[in-house]
Amino acid sequence: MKYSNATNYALHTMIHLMLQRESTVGVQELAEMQHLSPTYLSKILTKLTKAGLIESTPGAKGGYKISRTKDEISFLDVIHAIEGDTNLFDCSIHHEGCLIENVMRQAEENMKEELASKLLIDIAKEAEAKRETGKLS
Amino acid sequence: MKYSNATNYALHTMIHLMLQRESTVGVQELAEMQHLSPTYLSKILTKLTKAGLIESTPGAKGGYKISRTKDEISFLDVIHAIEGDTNLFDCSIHHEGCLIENVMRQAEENMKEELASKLLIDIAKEAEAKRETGKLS
DNA sequence: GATATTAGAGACTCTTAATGTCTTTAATAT
DNA sequence: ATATTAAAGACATTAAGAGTCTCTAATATC
Ligand code: SF4
Ligand code: SF4
Repeated sequence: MKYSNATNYALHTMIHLMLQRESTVGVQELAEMQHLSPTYLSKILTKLTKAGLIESTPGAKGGYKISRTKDEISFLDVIHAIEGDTNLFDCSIHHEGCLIENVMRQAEENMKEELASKLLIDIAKEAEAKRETGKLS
Repeated sequence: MKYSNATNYALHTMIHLMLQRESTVGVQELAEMQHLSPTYLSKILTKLTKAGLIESTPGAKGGYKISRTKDEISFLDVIHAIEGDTNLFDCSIHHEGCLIENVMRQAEENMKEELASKLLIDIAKEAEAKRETGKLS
């Protein structure tokens, strides 16, 4: 019952890309920044690409950058791209109008609302303002 | 990123015990009701006991019943007893005043507030009213 | 067009946590 | 004493996450 490390890496990567919006950044640089192997991070980046949150260009001088079409990206968008759209509580039986599910779903919904209201760009700018780039603290 | 099955079993068990408040119920009956092995459910019940949510009496005519001292038990209480008190998002680094953690913690807090506000007894009574005991639907 | 560079895909291994079983021990009522 | 029941612990199984390695495809540059 914990968000995967991949989600953490994805969030850091996205915020970094937010602050580099003009230029493309290679997986090499992104991996070094987080002390990860490039091939592993590559899988995470591919998920983000498929979700339309970032754009990738292969070949020399290629790399990743924030999606042109999707400028307002929330925390929930990133989490959803990595974790998929499964529910926290997912009883396999699904009795019609289950009271337990109702409670759990509502609770999860409250969390998601909060995550959807927080935009990466705001956090990125706040972090930049603090001028301790890389630590986001 | 999902609540464990054990949490599901625990919730069902607790609601069942809520509706049997007078008498003690053995693990045998509780296990059959959910089609589980008694030994496995036993572990879950032990967790609930240690958390003070239910009381156990060994020996003949023994079994489990809702705690006398803790009458207002919330969904969060049960989840906490089973899943422990770990955070959904738990970066191992913990930079001081981390902005990402702030967002994630707040979101999780919103969920927990909802779960803490829902009492088992209310759901149990509602289920009983619907008269489809066992299905809670 | 050849070459260097970079993303993407897939097979594979390793680690960890959840799930579940079996056996033994301790407590209690009758 | 005996039957009954919870508790504890060792153990096996399964599933998911984390991570590596290799090969392929696309692109810029020369
Ligand atoms: S009542 Fe709800 S949680 Fe319980 S088994 Fe039916 S669907 Fe699942
Ligand atoms: S900035 Fe926050 S999330 Fe990122 S490494 Fe530091 S503590 Fe962890």
